[in-house]
Amino acid sequence: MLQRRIDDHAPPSREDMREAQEIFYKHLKRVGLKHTEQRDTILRTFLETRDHLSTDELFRLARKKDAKIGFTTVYRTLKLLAECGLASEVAFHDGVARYEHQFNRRSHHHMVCTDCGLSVEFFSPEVGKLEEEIGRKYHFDATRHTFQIYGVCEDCRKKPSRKLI
Amino acid sequence: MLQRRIDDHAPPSREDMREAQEIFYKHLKRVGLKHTEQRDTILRTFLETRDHLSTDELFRLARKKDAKIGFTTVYRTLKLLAECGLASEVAFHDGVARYEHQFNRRSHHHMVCTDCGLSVEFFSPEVGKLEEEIGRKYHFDATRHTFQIYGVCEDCRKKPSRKLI
DNA sequence: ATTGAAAATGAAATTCATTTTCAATTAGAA
DNA sequence: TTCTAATTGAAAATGAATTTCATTTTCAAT
Ligand SMILES: [Mn+2]
Ligand SMILES: [Mn+2]
Ligand SMILES: [Zn+2]
Ligand SMILES: [Zn+2]
Repeated sequence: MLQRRIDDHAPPSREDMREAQEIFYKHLKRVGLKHTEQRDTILRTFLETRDHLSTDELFRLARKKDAKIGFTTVYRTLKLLAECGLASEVAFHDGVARYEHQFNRRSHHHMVCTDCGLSVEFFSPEVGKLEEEIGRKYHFDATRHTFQIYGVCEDCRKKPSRKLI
Repeated sequence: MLQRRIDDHAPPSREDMREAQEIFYKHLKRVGLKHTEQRDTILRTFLETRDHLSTDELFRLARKKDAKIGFTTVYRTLKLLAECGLASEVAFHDGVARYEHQFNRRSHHHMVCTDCGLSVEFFSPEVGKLEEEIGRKYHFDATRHTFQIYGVCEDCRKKPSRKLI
């Protein structure tokens, strides 16, 4: 899925990779699961991109590193990564669940073009404050929120046709 | 789906109902569709509740008024109602698409309990301003946004178990 | 190094909300 | 009333998400 980045970053350093792996292994140990080559490959593949990937997209990328990795393993590993905070689901409402890695990343939100699917990341600390404030007001223990803006990007406004979302 | 209302309202008056129907009929005529008894029943059923209904939930309610109404017709009618602004989809991320009616209602957002599914409505004009502001900044023609807060409600914090979402 | 129990894997099957198909029925303009 | 295009709803299809299960692998205890 197309993306335009606001805070472009280099790919993760070897040190970053090791640190993220450690978080993952700690989590696996904590819940009584085992360390495997596949889980390693999937985590590495996931960290290498800042894209918002569907399970199938990550599966295809991981398969380039290990041709016999299975879709099911990618699916299950994404759940594990979400459990330990290395991944989070991001719903663009395009019919598939997407994930992005959360290792050393600032919290951000997305604006999505309903025509071409382009997503733009933006920062808006006010939204986090609203979560806290409204949770308090209605006596919720607020743990997370979703905020997305939908519209038509500059390029698509110039084109004639329309599709998607 | 359970809901706690902030701005409780009486059921729609006969006059409200007529006004909403007129909006619907105008839309049908505009796109070359016909006025049917089923569509009428579905609209009335939909307006009578302020709940956030899945297609299946609305189908079950509508069937009480007309036992031989079909699921497919409810499904299609919801799309039509969304087209003319009388309904909007609200994604609680519980695995089904939900709709709420937008006739004579203030724009609002939702806080959802991830344990029991309770949803609380709240008003936050700041969020609408953010949409406008960020759209402008990144040259999007922003048309809508989604904002939800997830957490655990007061009642569920007291209970021991956990489930859902 | 060997063993064995528990976990992991991945292909295949299943689930389930959503969407499409299609033959019979109905609306409504002329 | 007639005719055409739209509607209906049961059934089938779709497709992402999830589960099943036979086989393989991990890893802690010998
Ligand atoms: Mn992002
Ligand atoms: Mn609402
Ligand atoms: Zn675009
Ligand atoms: Zn609750």
